[in-house]
This record gives sequence, C-alpha cells and structure tokens, in this order.
Amino acid sequence: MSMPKTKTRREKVEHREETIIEAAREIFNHRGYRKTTMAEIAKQSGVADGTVYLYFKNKEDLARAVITDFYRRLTDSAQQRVDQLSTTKERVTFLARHHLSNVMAEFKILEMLPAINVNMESYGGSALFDLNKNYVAIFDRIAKDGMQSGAIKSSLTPWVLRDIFYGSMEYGSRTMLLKSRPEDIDDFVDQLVGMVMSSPKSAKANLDATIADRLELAATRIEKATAKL
Amino acid sequence: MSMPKTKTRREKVEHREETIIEAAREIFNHRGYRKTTMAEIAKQSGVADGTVYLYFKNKEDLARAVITDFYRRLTDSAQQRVDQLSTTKERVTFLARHHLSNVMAEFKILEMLPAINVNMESYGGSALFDLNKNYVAIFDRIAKDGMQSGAIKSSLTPWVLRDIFYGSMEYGSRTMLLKSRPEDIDDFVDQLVGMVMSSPKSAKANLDATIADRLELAATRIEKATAKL
Amino acid sequence: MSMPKTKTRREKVEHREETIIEAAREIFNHRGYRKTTMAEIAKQSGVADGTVYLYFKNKEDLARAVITDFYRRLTDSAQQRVDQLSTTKERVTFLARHHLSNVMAEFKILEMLPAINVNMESYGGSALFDLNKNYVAIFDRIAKDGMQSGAIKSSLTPWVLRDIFYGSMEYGSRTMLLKSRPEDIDDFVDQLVGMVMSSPKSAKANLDATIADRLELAATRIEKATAKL
Amino acid sequence: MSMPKTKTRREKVEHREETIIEAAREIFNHRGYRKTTMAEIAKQSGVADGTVYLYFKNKEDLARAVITDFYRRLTDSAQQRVDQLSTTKERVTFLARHHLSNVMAEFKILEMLPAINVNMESYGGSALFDLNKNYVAIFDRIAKDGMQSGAIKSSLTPWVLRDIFYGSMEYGSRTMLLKSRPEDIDDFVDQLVGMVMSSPKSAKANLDATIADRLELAATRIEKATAKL
DNA sequence: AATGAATGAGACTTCATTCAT
DNA sequence: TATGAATGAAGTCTCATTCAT
Repeated sequence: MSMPKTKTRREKVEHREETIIEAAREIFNHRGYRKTTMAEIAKQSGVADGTVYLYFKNKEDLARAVITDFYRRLTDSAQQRVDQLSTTKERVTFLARHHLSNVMAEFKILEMLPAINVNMESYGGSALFDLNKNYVAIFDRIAKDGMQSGAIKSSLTPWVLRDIFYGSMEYGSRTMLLKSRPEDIDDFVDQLVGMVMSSPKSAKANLDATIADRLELAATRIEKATAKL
Repeated sequence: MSMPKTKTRREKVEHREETIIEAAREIFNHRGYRKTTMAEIAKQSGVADGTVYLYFKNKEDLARAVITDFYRRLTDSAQQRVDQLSTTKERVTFLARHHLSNVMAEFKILEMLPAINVNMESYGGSALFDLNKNYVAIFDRIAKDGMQSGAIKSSLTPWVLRDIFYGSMEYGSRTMLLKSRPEDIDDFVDQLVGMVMSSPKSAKANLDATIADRLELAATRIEKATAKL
Repeated sequence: MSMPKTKTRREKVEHREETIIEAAREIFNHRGYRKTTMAEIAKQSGVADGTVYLYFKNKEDLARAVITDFYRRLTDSAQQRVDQLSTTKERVTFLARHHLSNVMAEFKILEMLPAINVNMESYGGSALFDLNKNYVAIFDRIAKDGMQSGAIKSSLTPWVLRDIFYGSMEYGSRTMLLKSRPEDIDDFVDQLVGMVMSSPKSAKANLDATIADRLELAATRIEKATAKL
Repeated sequence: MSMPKTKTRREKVEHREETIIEAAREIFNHRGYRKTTMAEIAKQSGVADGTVYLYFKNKEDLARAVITDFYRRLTDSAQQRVDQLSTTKERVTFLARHHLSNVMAEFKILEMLPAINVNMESYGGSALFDLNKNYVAIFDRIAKDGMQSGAIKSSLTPWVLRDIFYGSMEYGSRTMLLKSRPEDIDDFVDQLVGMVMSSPKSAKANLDATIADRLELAATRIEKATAKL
C-alpha cells in the first residue's frame, strides 16, 4: 500500500508476510481459530488463497506465527519501557498495566494456544514455550531485583510469584472484559501490585497507632463512667 | 467408566446420557475439541452415531454438557467438603488443592471454552457463566466470612481476590503440568493460601481492632447505664 | 378422541388409520413430500413413530394412501352430485367447479405424485393410475352422453377432450392460487365450459348429423328387409 | 453432451458450469430430484464432489439452474422459429409441437418444481416465475395478434386461453408418455390448435353440405327400398 | 512468486425404519 | 397392538491444501 518503490525483493517478501500476519491476527481475534478460514485471511490480506501457503506451511503454522508476533511485540515494548523506569514498584505497575491492556485487546489470540498445541508434552520444548519464557523473564528480572532490595516479598518462590502475577491478570482480564468498566483496571492493577510488593512498615505502624488510640479512648470512657459508681 | 460390567441393558439405557458424557469427556480431554469427532465419541460410548444426536443437539452442545457436568461435580464435591471444615485456612487450603487437582486432571475440558464461546458478549448471560459463578461463590462465601473474622486480608476487593485466587491456579496448573513435579503442588498451594490469608502480624492487628470494637461497645453501654444514675 | 366406547376393534383400527391419513394429508399439504418427516406425522396423529409403520409400509406407501383417499373422496362427492344434475352443461360446470375447489385446497397432495412415482412405466398399471382413471371416468361419461345429444363438441377425440378439460384446470389452479382473486374461478369455469360445449350453431349441425345417422341406419334396415322380398 | 471430444483442458474449464448443468439435467431427468445425489452428478460431470459447490450453492440451487437453463433454451428456440413463421395458425401449431416435444423429452425436469418451491407465495416473485412468464409471453404475443386479425377466438380472456393452451399440453404430455404412441401427438396438436383458432366459416359450410348430402342419400335409399313394397 | 480453481477427505447431521420391551 | 429409543446408511456440505498455469 504505502510501500516505497525502492524496496528490495527481500523487503517486499517480508512486507507481505507481515501483511498476512496482520490480517490473520485481526480475523483470529474476532472469530477464534476454529471459525476462521484460510480463504478469509487470504482475502483480507489481498492475496490469493495459495499465496498464504508460500509463507506459512499450514493454518496452525500461521496461527503460531501470529502468536509469535504477538509475544515479540509484547516483549519488546515491555522491555523497552521497563528499562526507563527506576523503581521496582513503577516497573511492576507498568508491566501489569501493559500486560493487561495488550491481552485484553487481543485476548482471543492467546486463546488459540490450546487449539494448536495438541499435547502438553510437546509444548515444553516448542518455540512458543521459549517465547513465553522470554517474555515472563522480564518480570522475573524485576522480581529478582525487587526481592534483593526488599521491595518485593521474598516469602514467595519466584515461579509461584510469577504464576500469581500473570495468572491473576489472565483471569482478571476476562472478568473485566465481561464487566467492561475501565476504572476496574486501575483498581485491579493497584491491588495486584500491592499484593506483590512488601507491605510498607509505616502502614502497619499507622494501623497499630490507630488501634492503640481507640483502646486508650475506650479505657478512658470506661474509667469515667465507672467512677460514678 | 465407573460403571460395573454387570449392568443390565435397562440400566445401561437409563445411564446413556451419562455414558455419552463420560466418553466425550475422555476423548475431548485427550484430543481437544477440534480433533475430536462425533464418530469417535459414539464408538467410545458404544452407541450408533445418530444416537448421540438424540441426547445432544450437536457437537457444541455436547461439549457444553461435558463442561456443565464438570462444573457441577466440581461444585458439589467442593461444597460438601468445605462444610465439614471449620477454620478459614483449612477451607481455603482444601479448596485450592481440590481445584488444582481437578483442573489439572481435566484441563483440556476447560480449554474447550474458547472454542465453543464465539464472543465474550454472549457468554455473559449464558448457562456456563452461571455455572462458573455458582462455583466460585463457594470461595466468595469463605472469603467473606474470613474477612469478617480477620483471617483473610480485607485490603482486597472481593472480586479481585477471587480473580487472583483462581487465576493463579489456572496459570499455575499449566506450569505444573509442564514440570510434572507433584511436590510443587503443595508448595504452590501453601504460598497461594499464605498470600490470601492475613499475615500473622496483621492478624494480630485485626484481633486488636476487634477488641477495640468490643471495648468501645462496652464503654457506650456503661455510659448509657451510668447516665441514668 | 370423540370416539364412542362401543367401537369394535376393527372400527378402532380403521379410525386410527384415518387419523394418520388426515394428519399426513395436512402436513404433506403444507410442507410437501420431501420436507415432511414421519416423526411429524406421528406426532400430529397422536401416535408413536413406530405405530405409523403398523398401518403403512413406509413413507411412500403413506403418501400413496393419502392420494388414494383424496381421489376417493373426490370421485365419490363428484359422482353423487353429478347424478342429481340433469343437463350436460350443469354437470360439466359442476364438475369443473368441484375439481378446481378441491385441487386448489390440496394442490400439494397431487404435487407429490412425481416424488413417489419413480418412472412413468410403472405408473401405467399402478393402483393410483386406476384411481385417476376411475375419477376422470365421470367426465368421460358426461362427455359421451353430451356428444351423442349434441351438447358437447364431437369434433374432439374423447381423450383429448378430457386432457384439455383437466389439464386446463391443473394449470389454471396454479395461476389462480398465485393471483388469489376468487372471482377468477367463475370466469375460468365459464370459459372452460364454453369451450367444451358445442356452440349453438354447431349444436344444430350436430343434431342434423344425428338425424342423418338415424336415417342411414333406417335405410340400411329397410334395404336388408326388402332385399328378402 | 454436444461437446466435441477434442476440447482442451482450458476449454473444458470454461464450460465447467455448463458441463455440470448438463450432467445434472440428465440424472435429474432419470431419477427425479429426490433420488439424485450430488455425488452422482459430480461423477457424471467428471469433477470432484466439492467442485459442484464452487458453482452452485447447494442441491436446490443446482436444480434451479437446470430448470432455468431448460426454460432459456425453450424460450430461445421457440422465439427464433416463431419469428420465421407468418400465419397465426403456423405459429400456434409450431409452438404446441415444440412445447410438447421438449416437455416430453425432459418432463421430470419440470416435475422438480414442487420439490424446490416450498410455498406458492414465495414463487410469485422468484426468478423461476419470471422465467416462466417470459416463456409464455411468446404465446401471449401470438394470441394477441391472432385475436386482432380474427384468427384466434376472441371470446376467451387472454390468461384463460394461455392456461388452457399450456395446461392441456402438460396434462396431455403425461397421457401420451403413458401410451407412447407418437402419432397421438399430431392428433393432439391438431385438436388443440383447432380449439384455439376461430372456426373457419367454410368448415361449418362444408359440414352442413356433407350432412345435406347424407340426408339426401339416405332418403334416396329409403325411397328405393320402399318402392319394392 | 503468485494465482485460484479444483480437490476430496471427512465432518456433521438427518431421518426412515427397526425391534426389544 | 403400541411404543419410542436406537440405528446407521446416506446425504449434504466445508475447507485446508494442492498444483497446473
């Protein structure tokens, strides 16, 4: 479309591959894997049915490419911004918000995973597995640093912490898509981050102080009242 | 499955719907929705192809019945045991372990959901949605009680707490299936429960707060009583 | 339903057969042969699916019975009334009107004929063929009488006259069902009858011809008689 | 059918739609709509099962195409020849003969109409209805001209005349197929045409003359015979 | 490299008919 | 005689994939 004429052959080919992936992403994200046909994707890509097969071996392969692309973009954009943030809390908060917004926008893309991974065993060594590992490594590094600096709870095993972090968002994203109340996202992120971070000492101290005040006040009232007797 | 071989024909017929659901569950759980054929299910059920359609309108309907059945068994067995447990911690721990073991045993059953729910909108009012709501209500009740008694963190909004609880397990179950190290399940449950429960210190604070409540109430009563004097 | 309790076994059976035929007629006449299912017919009849097969060998046989019944009622009611009418014109007019109204009310019943008669050859000797022959015989008799008396054109071969008479109405009934203008029926009948009846002038010629016949016959007899002398 | 055997592959492809229609016509015309399967048609066409569905949405659509094609050929060939004939009688005679021969050769094609037209209402505005309208318009034009010139009876409403003309042939064609006596067709056409045309004055005169002759002859014979007495 | 018509395996589904009860 | 669940052959139709052009 808006391609300069000076593209090399190689660039052209790459552009076409991207075009197909984008078309596929859009349709997969609307209809899901099963109800999407290769013909639809070809049409949306502006190429012939057979052309899709020059770039992708079959439908599963194309779906895999879409997910790969999704993870790559997700990983790149996340890492880039994380590097610019200094505190652990900022980083975790950004990562949560970034993950949620992306996953909610294209949640059907990730839902395709079961459809193209026949068995759990083969997933272990697959490229998709590596991709996911690579993505969550961003969180892992933040968590590791945070634990060392005391900002993040060190009571949790790293992999458990990670599963809680991403699992909560996967489930939460569905809940929020159903309710479609945008303000919930902020609440959710705040609470999730709060759960992951070490509880600040002062909060605890404040709470204790308040209760002490209340206890003292009550004691005083009782003393006064009983004094009459 | 769990049917004795000595069933008479009549008994078989009465359980035919169950038989088909069981057969379908087994095959769906091995091959996934897409790669399972109705012919396979019929064969495994020991009935003719057409017979399946006497009980279920079509493949989607059958898959829905399998999931419905799964949720019902999950809800019933969970509720039954929860009622026998007294402390919040015991209940939450049991629920987590129960959920994990069931979901891990039949995780492909739940993975069918995307394949049979075309769009999020229609899911909202569907029977499956109600089923899920009904199931998570078990946790909701435990959480509500726990928050009142101070056993569970009251700093989290109920729906967020629930999403964290179930989301963590959904994600964690996949991780653990990949690693297939059974001892991880105990670790995972312990840490998840620990995260949901109030920490000992804040439990102390909650307890203090409760005492403050009681003292304040007593003070009020005494004040009222002595005022008359 | 409204059956007296004193029905004999035989009567009961006959009643059930009628009930099924009536139900079948109604549904065939709405959906046509192909889109009607035996289950629908059984339901409408108030009997079980299998029961229909106690009375009729199969779907074709049932359809045949419906058509047979239709023809019998058509033939009986037509013959009965025709016998009460005296002039040829009255008879032909009645027959046309009677045929049209019945065929238009249940035209899909006759449309089933192609579906159940695979080949023309076998139709020739079939019971349905005889039934039709029996029915059109009513017209044939009227036509024969009418030709002798000069009321009906004798320029036409009997079978051609019959085909014109019934064919016109078959085609015309469809046209009129499409237009659904009731007054057209009267017009149509009048014109068809007019076409079949001798015009006044040719009636005269016919009469003359008849007299010629009689005279020629007389001449022959006289010649024979006088030849002996 | 009428395709030379030396067609190249490319040419075959270009005529694939026609090829399928021809194959379908042949099988529909032998087995009828219901007993014809798409697989048979595909085989007879020399294409794969799925290919038929590239050209026709489903079985009904294909049957409709066959009928459409039939009507188009019928209309074209009729109109072409009619234009070359000068007198009304010649035209009507040709049209009758042409209609009869075509309908008799492929009468099962037209018999499919009830099977694919569920209800009369929807037929009104359908393409098939237009097609039929277009075809009978040929007769309508001839009839209109003939009425003006006095060649055709003007005592009949045009649509009634048309229904009589085509209806007679539809019915008559079945009768004649049963009897399979080719000479009947000529008789039938002559009588049908005679019925539609105005009766020539001379015919009436001739008839009268003939009867007069007969009466005179008979009288003479009787006189001779009685003279002996 | 691109096309898109053709393929054909195989899926889902219907429904006339049977038969154990 | 009546039932109606079960049958399974047969049918329609889809769509991922191929391959001649």
